[in-house]
Amino acid sequence: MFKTVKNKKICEEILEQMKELLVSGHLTVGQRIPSEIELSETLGVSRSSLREALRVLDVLGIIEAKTGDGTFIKEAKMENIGNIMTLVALSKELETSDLYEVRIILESYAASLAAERRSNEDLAIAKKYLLKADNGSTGEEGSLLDHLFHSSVIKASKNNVLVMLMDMISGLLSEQIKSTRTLFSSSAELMELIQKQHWEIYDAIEQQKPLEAQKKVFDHLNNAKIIINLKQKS
Amino acid sequence: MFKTVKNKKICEEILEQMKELLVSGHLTVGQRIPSEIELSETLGVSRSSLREALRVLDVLGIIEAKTGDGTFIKEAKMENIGNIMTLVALSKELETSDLYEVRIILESYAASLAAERRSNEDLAIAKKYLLKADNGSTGEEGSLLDHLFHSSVIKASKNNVLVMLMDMISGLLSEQIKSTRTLFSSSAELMELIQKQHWEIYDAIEQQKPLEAQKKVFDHLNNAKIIINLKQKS
DNA sequence: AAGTTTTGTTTGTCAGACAATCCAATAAAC
DNA sequence: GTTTATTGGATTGTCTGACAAACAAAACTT
Repeated sequence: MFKTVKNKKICEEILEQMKELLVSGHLTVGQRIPSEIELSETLGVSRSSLREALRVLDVLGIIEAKTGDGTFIKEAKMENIGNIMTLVALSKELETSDLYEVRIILESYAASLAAERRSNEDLAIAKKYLLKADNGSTGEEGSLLDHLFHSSVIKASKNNVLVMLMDMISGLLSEQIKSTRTLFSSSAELMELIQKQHWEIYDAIEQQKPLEAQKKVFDHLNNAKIIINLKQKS
Repeated sequence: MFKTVKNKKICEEILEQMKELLVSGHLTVGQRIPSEIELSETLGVSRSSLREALRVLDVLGIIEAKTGDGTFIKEAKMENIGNIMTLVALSKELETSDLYEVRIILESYAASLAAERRSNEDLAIAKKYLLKADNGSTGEEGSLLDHLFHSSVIKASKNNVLVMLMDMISGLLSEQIKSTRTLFSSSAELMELIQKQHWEIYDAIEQQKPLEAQKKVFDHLNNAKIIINLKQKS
């Protein structure tokens, strides 16, 4: 019946104004915004309050402040967004199993898209990592190559939302993924199996077979999941 | 060969520390953090710098600052984050088509999980919205019921990661979804079709048929996508 | 004309101050 | 004894002023 009285902080009001200016197109990428002193006088607020608002936009990657030069509207990059999302996701209690479930579904779908949309360049990048891994890779290097291969597949999907979400989920699962990798690296057979599966995924994408690529990734990740569960129980 | 020297701002270093504390579980929801003065002395930074970091967490909904009381860890709600994410998405790197693509895959997968895991309570909630919509609903009310039904299906999946991601994506797509709904509401035939599809989805979940539920949602959302494209071209 | 220095501007950080607000302990009233 | 008022301390919100660091452009030197 009664609405809660909004006790908005100054910084939040500034953010709303900035948002409107961005939506309306009055602020475009690359443009320089007035100096902090000038803006604070225009808005009728202190420099501190204005800076708190600007800092938010800075962390979100919407603006870039250059010392001694000025502040400019920037194009937000995926990495930044993924970082922020990770931060937000941390304050929620997310089950690792739920995360892995979503990872499997998104990554296998990314593979199917990759099979449709991959460029020759995408293939070359993915192949490079696989060849390196073929020449024997252990420990951290192997773990890195594994991650790079999976990333290259996702990027080949050409869907930036997928890239962002997978960045985020990988970040949240990083500990689990690392321990998985070290678990695997203890067994030469498992390592060979993984590498074989990677090549099968690559082939499916190279030959532009979406459904096959999707299934290969799905099975690949599910394998890992099953093995983890087995090891944990034992 | 050489890496760019990172000239990290104090505020960003504080944010990283907070992130680690959240990851490690030293900070839990509801907990109170030290006062600004105390924290600034502990960290060896000025109160201003600390406040800039805290303000970022505040806007992201990770903490809540209460004047005269203190600052507390809060569970970030995705609804609020949607606001922030739209700000970020304004840089247009997130294509609407990419978002919709991911929405379809996640929501249809959520339906398959819902078919496996739904409780009777989940069913009752979903059914309630459908019955209301049956009794004729127009304009905003219909739009709301539509959203509520889709939400109830996702919640029935019992995967909080899915719930979170779909909240976020819905927030980013909110404008598009609204316009879609108003488009549809102009045609009684389309409205009936949508409602029929909703019931089919419900039945599949009620009868615990994962694959069917998944396909129904997939087709349902793809239908909407196709119709949007047609209307836009005409 | 080219290179160097200077100067002014802008962001980054700090310190201090005061108002607004809340919690709790204390005092007062019943 | 219980309830209500008052008070005081603590905390966040905001403002002001100051200085350092870094950059760009103007002024200067060669």
